[in-house]
Parts: sequence; structure tokens; C-alpha cells
Amino acid sequence: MSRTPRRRVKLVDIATQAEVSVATVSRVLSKPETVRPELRERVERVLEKHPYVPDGAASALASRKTHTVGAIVPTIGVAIFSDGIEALQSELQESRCALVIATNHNDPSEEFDAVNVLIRRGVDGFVLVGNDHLPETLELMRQFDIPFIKTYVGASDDGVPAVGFDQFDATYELTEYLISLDHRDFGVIVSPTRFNDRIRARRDGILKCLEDRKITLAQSQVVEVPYSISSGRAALRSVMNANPRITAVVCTTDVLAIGAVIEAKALGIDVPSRLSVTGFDDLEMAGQIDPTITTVKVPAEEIGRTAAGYILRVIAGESIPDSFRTPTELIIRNSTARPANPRRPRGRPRKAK
Amino acid sequence: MSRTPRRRVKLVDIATQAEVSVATVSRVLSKPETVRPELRERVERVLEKHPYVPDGAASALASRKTHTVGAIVPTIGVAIFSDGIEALQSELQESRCALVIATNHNDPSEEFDAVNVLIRRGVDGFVLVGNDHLPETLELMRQFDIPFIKTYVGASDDGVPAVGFDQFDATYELTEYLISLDHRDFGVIVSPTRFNDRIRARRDGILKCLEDRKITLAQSQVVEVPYSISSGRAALRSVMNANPRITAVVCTTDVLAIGAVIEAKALGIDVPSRLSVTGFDDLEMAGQIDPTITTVKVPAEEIGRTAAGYILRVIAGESIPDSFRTPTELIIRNSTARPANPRRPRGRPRKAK
DNA sequence: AGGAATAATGATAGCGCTTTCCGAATATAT
DNA sequence: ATATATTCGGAAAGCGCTATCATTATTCCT
Repeated sequence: MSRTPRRRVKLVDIATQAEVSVATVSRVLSKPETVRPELRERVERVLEKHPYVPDGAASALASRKTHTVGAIVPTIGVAIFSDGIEALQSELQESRCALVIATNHNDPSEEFDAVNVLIRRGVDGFVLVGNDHLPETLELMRQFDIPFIKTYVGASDDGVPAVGFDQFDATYELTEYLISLDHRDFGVIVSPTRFNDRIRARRDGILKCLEDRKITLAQSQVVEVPYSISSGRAALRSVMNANPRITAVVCTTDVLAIGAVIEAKALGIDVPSRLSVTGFDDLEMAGQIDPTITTVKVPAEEIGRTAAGYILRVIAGESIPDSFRTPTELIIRNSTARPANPRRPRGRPRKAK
Repeated sequence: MSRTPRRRVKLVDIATQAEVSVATVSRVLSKPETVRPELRERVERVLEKHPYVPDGAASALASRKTHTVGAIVPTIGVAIFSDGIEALQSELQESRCALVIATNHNDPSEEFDAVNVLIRRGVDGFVLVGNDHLPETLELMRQFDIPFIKTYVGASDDGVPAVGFDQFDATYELTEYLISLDHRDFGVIVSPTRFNDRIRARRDGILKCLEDRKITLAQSQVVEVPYSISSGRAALRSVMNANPRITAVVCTTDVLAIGAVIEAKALGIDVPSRLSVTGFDDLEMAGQIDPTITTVKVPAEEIGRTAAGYILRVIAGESIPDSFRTPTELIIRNSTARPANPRRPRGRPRKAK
């Protein structure tokens, strides 16, 4: 068996072996159809014998293509993002494209830095999350002529291609469903909105729907808490203590809803007969916990997969539609029901959905 | 405000502006201390005025350093990995180093491909997961002289630096605790072991401990099922149906344990009075679900953080210890207790832990 | 103060590949 | 058969930076 060559084998070595020019080898590798079969085979035979791995840096320098896309997400440890990244990565890998990941912890200025680092590293395109970005960030990417798309939003507010869904519409619809059940007294538990347009949109969808139905909320009926089960528990307690009449609690994420359901049980408040609770995301747990939680399914995997195809096409210079909608789905489970004593039992129930 | 220059500004532009050579600008950027303050400032002033972002491909080609590390994990969507990646990424970013991620879905040959792609892309080092790797994979990395470390294992079986903990020891200890509680009839629910040395080690730790205490298991007392809550539920049902005498069920991951606990409740089997259940990983849910679940805390975040420092040091050519242990912790909660009717109530209880 | 040692700067040769550009070879038309 | 179009392969010019080396400016001795 041949011994480890001290020097990395390069194009010129293959060319010499095959008695052709480096240009030909390069062509065999990138556009095989342009070289006569006879020659091509000769080169391929040599290639098979030698463990040739092209030097990405050199080819990037010469061709201005890195075959890499950069993704900047708020955080990796949140299911809807890790699932999305997973799909994005798999799909990209399929096209022999690498994925570089950076996190911004929901901080636009961290995002700017990340974009900087990634541009320097060399990426052919960017996948961002959400609509909130520093103008400098966008300017920077445009300046370097690097295409980018937004994800987890239904449409961008500035013409940038987007793949995702409308967070506002989704919670608006969810809230409508609750109202159709005759709920009139609501609590709203919101995950952190700072630098997070998606959560703000979810919250606003809830609030707007309520407002449209002339349902008012006291200050204490809407709380914003950290993203964790235990925060959900604490939030439920405080909301219910302050407003015992509440019959429905809407949470902006399943993690919070899970906490709310657990705490309700601990407090002896039966869900759903005494209190309805809803989440958002559709984590596996939401469908397994008792009671199972009514929620909105976020198509994270589809977003990632679609985003991969999208950005690849933009990079290839193909034109693409401005936005791709990955539909959400309202999943009704056992954590929601009609309130025991509806405040206005008169209204004919609207059909659910 | 200045308009987008069509051409990317490069080193020579800065040099011209500052009336110095490109070499000097390069030095100001990489080893500022070697250039006279006066000149340095002149260059820095120019740098501030112009949005210069170095070309990574060019510098990689010239210096043979990419300032990038590649991580290959089984999957991103599993909490202990996403948490680890998150920490790894943050730490790396701190050192202005990018992280490229690939997944192998627990398949060694996918891992080989990923290593290939990443070598081509150019990475200065690799972070792998676990001990199971194709010899070709290791050979390839060695051939290209790229350092790598293993994570989530206590020590590598081949001298490669490792950061993590001993999975076998951790479950051995956990099982010992259960035995000290006087459990003698066990069920074991195992997540998929195919191509997964860590889960095999967890399983073997349990089995070996039982064997050492002369506790035998029937075929039906050990089941291997997919990684999901619902599989955990199904597994608990089948294990308990086949062996009603079982008083303790050990699961190789919290996800399975959560399913087991949920199913036990659904079946009317009280946990922990009638049945003890344990998990592994310490997900937030394990500490919130009722009953809270006894588990082993996996220091994922610490592993990621440490791995970053480790690989950075290897890349820098510093020598490092062969393995770094990030300790696990047995977390005793409410899902475990002494069995109602211990088979051998004689033995003085060993002290827990 | 003069020469040696030292520090700072500039010129420049690559790094390994892609991609014109151009001549040679082959195919097509007249 | 000759002229023209077409295809194919090779030579070579970079891509933008780093690093070596030569050169010049500076400091330190005696």
C-alpha cells in the first residue's frame, strides 16, 4: 500500500500523470462534457488512482465561488431553528455545498459582525432569520454583492425574498378559534420580544384579534417572560392570580405553554375544563403531555429545505418569486375547550376554524 | 454618503491610499506590533475610512490557514448536540473563527464524505462526536495533516484527544443507585445503538452493573426503540406487559424516559411508588414534568466550550492533554424511590450516591 | 563618531486553481 | 479540394493575500 505522500497532490500532478495540461484536468472536473471522451477517461483513470482533493481556497480565489452558504440564526438550541438548520444543511450538502453557521442571540449588531466574518470567510449567499436587520447589515451584503434571503417570515417588508409564513396571521387565526369557543377572558404569555420581530408578530396577531372583537386586556393579562418551561409556570401563576376570571391563556411558544399546563395542574386548575391553553411551534412534547396542547405547527423542516433550494437558485442567478409560503397548521388538541360558564353564552358558536 | 464602489476594495487600494506597501498593510492587520506607530496609525486611518474586508480565500491560499473549524455531529436537532454546537460556535466566534457544520446521521460513511467536503472547503481542524469512525476517515484527516478531537466520550480508544465523559461509567453509577434502593427487577429502554458508540456505552454500563450484581435480564426486559417520546411510551408498555414484576426502568435518554413516565401514568402505574424511571441528559423537561425525572446531567455546553479551546490549541500547535473530563452529575428527582415490596428486603440500604 | 547589530519597510515570488485567449485539429460547406 | 466554421486543448495571466528576502532606517556599542 502506498505511503502517505508528504505533499498534497494537486492539479498539476494529475495533469502530469495523465499527460495533459492542468486546464484539461480542471475541465474534466468542472465541465466534463467539454472534453473529448478519450482524454476525459485518461484523466479520470489517473484521478481514481490518486487521492485528489481540490483546494477550495485556490478555486475560490480564482473563481470567486466558495460553494458555501452562511446562515445566521438567533440560537441553535431552539427546536424550530435546529430543525430548520438540520434540513438546510442536509439539502445544501446534497448539492455539495457547505453551511457555515453563526448565531446572533437575537442581537442585530451581533448579526452585523457575523455577516462581516462570513463575508470575509467567503460565502456565496446568506440565509437570515426574521425581518429585523440593521440597515448596515443589508448594505454590507449588497455592497459585496452577496444574495440573501429571509426565513421564518411570510414576506419581507423590503422586497428581499422570504420563505416562511406569516406569524401574525397564524396567531390571529388561533385566537379566533379560541373566541369561537366563546372565550372572552384572556391571558397572554409572551416570550422575549426584544429584537425578535417574529415573536412580536405572534403577540400582535393575538392582540389585534382580541381588539377586533372588542375584547380588552388589562395590563396584568399580558406578560413577557424568558423562554423556558419554568418561566411559563411562573407566568401562568401570575396571570391567573391577577385575573382569576381568565378562561384562556395564549402562549407564543409551546415551551411556555408546556410550563403553563404543568403549573395549572399543580395549581389544581383543570385544563381544559376550567382553563384553555395554547402554544405555538408544535414540539413533540406538545402532543404527548397530558393534556395534549393545542398549537400551531411551524414547518421548520420545510422552511430549511425550501430555503436551501431558494438560496441556491439565487446564487445561480435564477430569478425566484419574492416569497414562498410554507403553510402552518392549527392543531387542535385537548388543552382547549369551551369555557365552563361563558360570559356571553348567548352568541351562536362560530364554527371552529 | 459615498456610493457603493463597484469593485471590492483590497489590500493594494489601502496601501496606495496610505502610501505604503501592501506588505505593511498586511502587517498592520496581522502583527501590528511590528510596525512603527506612526506608520501604523496612517494605515489605520485609511482603514477606518474604507470598508475593507480581507479576502479569506486569498489569505487562506497564501497562508494555508482558514480560521475555520469543521464539526461533524450525528444530528443538530437533538438537544445535547445543539447545545454543544451552540457553545462551540460562540466560543469559536470569540476567536474570530468560523464553524462549519456537517451532519452524518450516525452513519460513518456519511461522515467520511463530510470530512472530504470539509477538507476541500478548507478547515484547520475537526471536532468529531464519539469514538466510532471509519479508519479511512482518520487516515484522510491525517494525510492532510488536519488535527481533530473527539467529543462526548471520556477518552478515545486510539490516542486522539477527547473531551467529554465516560458514558459507561455514568450509567453504571446510575444503575448502582437504583440497586442501592433495592430494585432487583429492571427494564431497560435503549435508543438506537446502530453506529452509536455512546448509546452502546450507556446501555453496556447498565447491563454490566446489573450483571456484576448477579441480576439477570430476560430478552424482553431490554428493548431498543427509536428516539422519540412516543417510542418511549410504547416501549414502557411492552416492557411492563412482558414483565409485570419490574420495579425500575432505565432509559438511555430523557426523551425516552419522558415517554415512559407519561405512559406509566396513562397505564395507572404510579411513578415512583410502583415503578421507578430514570433518564439521561437532563433536559429542562425532565425537571419540570410530573414526576420530575431522575437523570444524569450531560454537560453539553461545557463540552462544546471546552472543545473549542481544545481544537484551537491543537491548531496553534500547542500540546494538550489526551483527554479532558467534563463531569456528569447524577440528579436524583421524584421518579425514583424504593420499590414497594423489595424482593430482598433484607439488605441494609446502601447510601444513595 | 563610526561601524555593527537591530528593527522596520518594500519588492516580489508564489499559494493552486480557473479562465480567458489562441492555435491546432476536426468537421462542414462550397 | 479549398475555404470556412467549429471544437478542443494548452499556455499563461491572474485571483488577493502572505511571507521571504533584500534593503534601508535606526539604535547601540566601543
